[in-house]
Amino acid sequence: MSTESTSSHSDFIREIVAADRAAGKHAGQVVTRFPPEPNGYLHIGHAKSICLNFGIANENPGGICHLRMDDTNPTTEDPEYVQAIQDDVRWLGFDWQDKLFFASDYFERLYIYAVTLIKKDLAYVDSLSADEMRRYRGTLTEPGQASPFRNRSVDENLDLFRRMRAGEFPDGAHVLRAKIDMASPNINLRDPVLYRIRHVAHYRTGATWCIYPAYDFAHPLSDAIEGITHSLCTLEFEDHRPLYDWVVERCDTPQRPQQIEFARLNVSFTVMSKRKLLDLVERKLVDGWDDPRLPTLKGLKRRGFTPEALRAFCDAIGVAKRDAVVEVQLLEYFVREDLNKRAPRVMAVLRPLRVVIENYSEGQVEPLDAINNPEDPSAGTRQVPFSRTIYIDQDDFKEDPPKQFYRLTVGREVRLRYAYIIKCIDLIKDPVTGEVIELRCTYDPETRSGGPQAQRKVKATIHWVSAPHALDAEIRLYEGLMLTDPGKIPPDEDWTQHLNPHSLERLPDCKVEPSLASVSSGTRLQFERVGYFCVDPDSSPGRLVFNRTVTLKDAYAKIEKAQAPR
RNA sequence: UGGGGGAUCGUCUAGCGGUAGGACGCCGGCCUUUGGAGCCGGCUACCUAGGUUCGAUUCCUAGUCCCCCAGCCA
Repeated sequence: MSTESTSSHSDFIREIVAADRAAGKHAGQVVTRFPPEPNGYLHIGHAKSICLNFGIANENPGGICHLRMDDTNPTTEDPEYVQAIQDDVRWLGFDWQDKLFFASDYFERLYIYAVTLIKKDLAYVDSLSADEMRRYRGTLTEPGQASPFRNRSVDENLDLFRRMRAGEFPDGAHVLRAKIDMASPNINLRDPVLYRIRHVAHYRTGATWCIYPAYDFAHPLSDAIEGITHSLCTLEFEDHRPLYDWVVERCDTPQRPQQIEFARLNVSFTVMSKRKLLDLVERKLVDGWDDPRLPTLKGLKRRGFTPEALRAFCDAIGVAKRDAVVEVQLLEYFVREDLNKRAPRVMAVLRPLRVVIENYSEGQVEPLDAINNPEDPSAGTRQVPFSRTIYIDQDDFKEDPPKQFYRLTVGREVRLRYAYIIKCIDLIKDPVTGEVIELRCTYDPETRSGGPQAQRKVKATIHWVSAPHALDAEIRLYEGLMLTDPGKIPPDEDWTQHLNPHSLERLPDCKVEPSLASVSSGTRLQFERVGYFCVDPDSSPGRLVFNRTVTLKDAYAKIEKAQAPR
């Protein structure tokens, strides 16, 4: 496996794994697993878990990481998600070889384990309603009470459980429960439900089953069946661990996996809960699971994030047990770092302002050499056409420039990247709106790149596109979807009120250089001085569409912000 | 306040008894035909109080604060 898929740092889990190997535990084997439930799309929080589980497997000789669909609840699961999960894990850069598993494939074995438990008088069929069961469970401070059905005979339990499977009872009539301790201070041990009746077809097993195993039963046994050595999960399962161990022990499985918990990833201003993501998609607050504003892997991909950047991010955030909220800026840092090295530079004008260079001959066109990537000489050069009429960005001209604005204004010179130094001599306004609609400039022929005066210093260099050669494009700018940190929104509040109304801005009339005529979907580019962009799947040769992945760091924006009257 | 966890720069994270390191961020400077990139410098942290020790972020005790658990979800 490539070195990118392993971590450069250690953490408490890797230390445990290393110590276990050294001690010869699990016969020195390392088998991990990534166990998503196929009821939604993977997001960056899953990426942390994927990188951890596959990373650890890759780092240990002979190690392997299984991909397992934890599909024990037929009401929410769908093959659409199964496919998407596989695509996403692969896209992130990981390989489960032939170890793709489904908890639903273990239903028969799980059933047999349940029967074993019943025979040992460690499980019983309870006929309390869900409501009654809740009351019998007690509270955090008071012990629970035994169900009146807790002492059914083994034979009666066996019979009832068999008939549950046979479909003789309606949903909710009975459940199979572990017989542990109704007075346990750990509520998870107060006779947890092992099986429930659900007359619902499963997307894989169809109508074969009408009883389905609960997570606390299916998960440890699935791990054991697959020979998992280290079962990594998030903190909220910490007090399920005694139950996990109980199941594995009582079922006497050949393998005893070890559950280790770590803190889930939170990213500031980022919606991570499956429920909320589903909400956004279903209420059409965003445009599907791959909306570039979403932290789903599909969304991040469409936005232009690279798997390499995501992996570097996951490596940098570390693995620990304390609750943490990572700032989005760290994520952005890693995309910039990655794209800076690999994204070809091109020129694009987002909000065009027409510029006529009066002393440049009408009809003349010069092909100018432009560097594709200053960070990577092997990327070579290309030619961009220059002519009398060009577009520059409206941001690069100010009629009344504030202090520290180095760009164009009437009477000032500026360099056109890869071309000439021009001087603005006049401007034309719309007689009605008063808006500046055209700049009149002159150029200095001596200052062409490579020319005698090419080294002349001017305060700024701006990007441009030749008007007659420009390609039309739509450019989509994204900002954070949330105005508030999701973790800081009171639960009684409607969290969608904190959605950023400006999270998407479509610029339909952009101009890009002609070299982009046939870019294919997914291509990542840097628009010089603006940011990193990615060709959207909506794009076609006649209608280019770009997504802004992330802006470039912008020193002037900072000054502007500091000067802004507030 | 029943149980289970956790507290180190603004944010992540390292430190495993020898005197707090890294990254992001922020501030300043250099450089620059991207106000990009790069480079240099700076910034700020051990939850509190006791104790053990020559020495404690690390060990002990007592507090404080935060998170999780009362689904037939995972």
